[in-house]
Amino acid sequence: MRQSKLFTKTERSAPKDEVALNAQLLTRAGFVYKNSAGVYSLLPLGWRVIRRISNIIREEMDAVDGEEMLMSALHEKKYLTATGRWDVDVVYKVTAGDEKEPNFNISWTHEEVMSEIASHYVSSYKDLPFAAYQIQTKFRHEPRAKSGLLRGREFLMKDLYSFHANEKDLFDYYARVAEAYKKVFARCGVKAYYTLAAGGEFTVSNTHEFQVACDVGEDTIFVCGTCDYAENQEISKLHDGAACPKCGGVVHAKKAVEVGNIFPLGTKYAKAFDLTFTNEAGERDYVVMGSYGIGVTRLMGTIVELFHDDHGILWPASVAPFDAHLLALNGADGDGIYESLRSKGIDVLYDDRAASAGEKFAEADLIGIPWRIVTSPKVGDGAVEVRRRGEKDAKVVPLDEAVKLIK
RNA sequence: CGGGCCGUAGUGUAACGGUAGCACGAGUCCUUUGGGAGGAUUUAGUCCGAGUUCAAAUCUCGGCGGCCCGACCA
Repeated sequence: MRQSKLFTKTERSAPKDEVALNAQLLTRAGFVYKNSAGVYSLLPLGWRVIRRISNIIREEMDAVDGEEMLMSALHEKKYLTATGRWDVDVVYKVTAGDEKEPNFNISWTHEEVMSEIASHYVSSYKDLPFAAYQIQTKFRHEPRAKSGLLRGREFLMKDLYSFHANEKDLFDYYARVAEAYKKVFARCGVKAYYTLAAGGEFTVSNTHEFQVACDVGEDTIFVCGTCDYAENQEISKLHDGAACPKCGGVVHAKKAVEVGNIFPLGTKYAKAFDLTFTNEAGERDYVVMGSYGIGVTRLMGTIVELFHDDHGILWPASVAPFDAHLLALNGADGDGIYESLRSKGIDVLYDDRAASAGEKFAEADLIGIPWRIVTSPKVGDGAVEVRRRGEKDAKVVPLDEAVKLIK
């Protein structure tokens, strides 16, 4: 993409009303635009990152036999009253026209809708198990939106639902999803601790969260320094310096961001929606469910909190908006290099604007694309200067060699 | 939802109750060209509504909006 065509611009100073680093950097660099407290639009650069993250998630969900779908976002009251979740205080309820009483809500979660859909298609044990997921916007009227993308009122979430004939099958699958989640977060460049936690509104039993150690996180977890075993403070009997219940190592308290969670739902929703099947003995039985979430936009914010320096963002290559940032300095023509890189399958942001070298460098650092490629009269024809974001030294190499470095 | 801070050009910041100013951005022209260039010129603002006052960005009240702490929560 030519930067001269990019409709967003970078800003020199951070917005005065944002304290959270992720919000400051993502706003300055033109990844997001805040429309209201906790409500962000994803601009072209930000949407590219979201797509990269989403595609990693898709690959790993598909690998555990998840079937991607997209559920409705407008839900009739009857769905939530069935489980007593209509009068939860984060629910946005909507009225239309001159209606006095809201009869719909905009989606804050999808267990109910998914359960009803499943009840229409499941009738025999032969229909089980299966799992379906979506990446969709969730709306929750948080009493206090905060920390930029880390706690919004509108956010993107991947939610996966699984349906099983019995608990054993659920927990076998639960373990598979846990492994898939570990891959997702590792591929996105973050270390997520698999953390024992409480279930909240979603389930009665204990669940697991994927927590990324980060000082701006809202949660406190106790993590074993030896084996990485972790528990959320809200249910833990551990304390800083305690012995790990698994391996006897020392646990430490860490602030953390919850980027994912997995819930063994059991039959709670199946009972509310009469989601039953005929088992091998010919008897009616309730379907056993699990649900599994990843906060997609929250993950983007967390990545920025983790990977930045004084100049801007340092995107992990797997989620960066582009593979390389080509800067044409001091009147140099970068068109040929741009086309050449693109023909090699490299996703390039090409700064073809008539701006000063200093401005281009500063913006490139702020945006944080992993590789910077410079062409200029100083570098000369037949070569480019390559620098990895975050590293001090650049080197001048033939274009072919730059391509090899990037790929 | 309790408590605190705050709301001035697109952005960031000034202005004792008394002329709304500066920087960046944006437009035009010239000169520049390896870490957010220089000069000239133009552009654009007091969140909304009441009140006090000769006079309100400034004081008071109400509303709306934002951030932070707490409670709550993916």
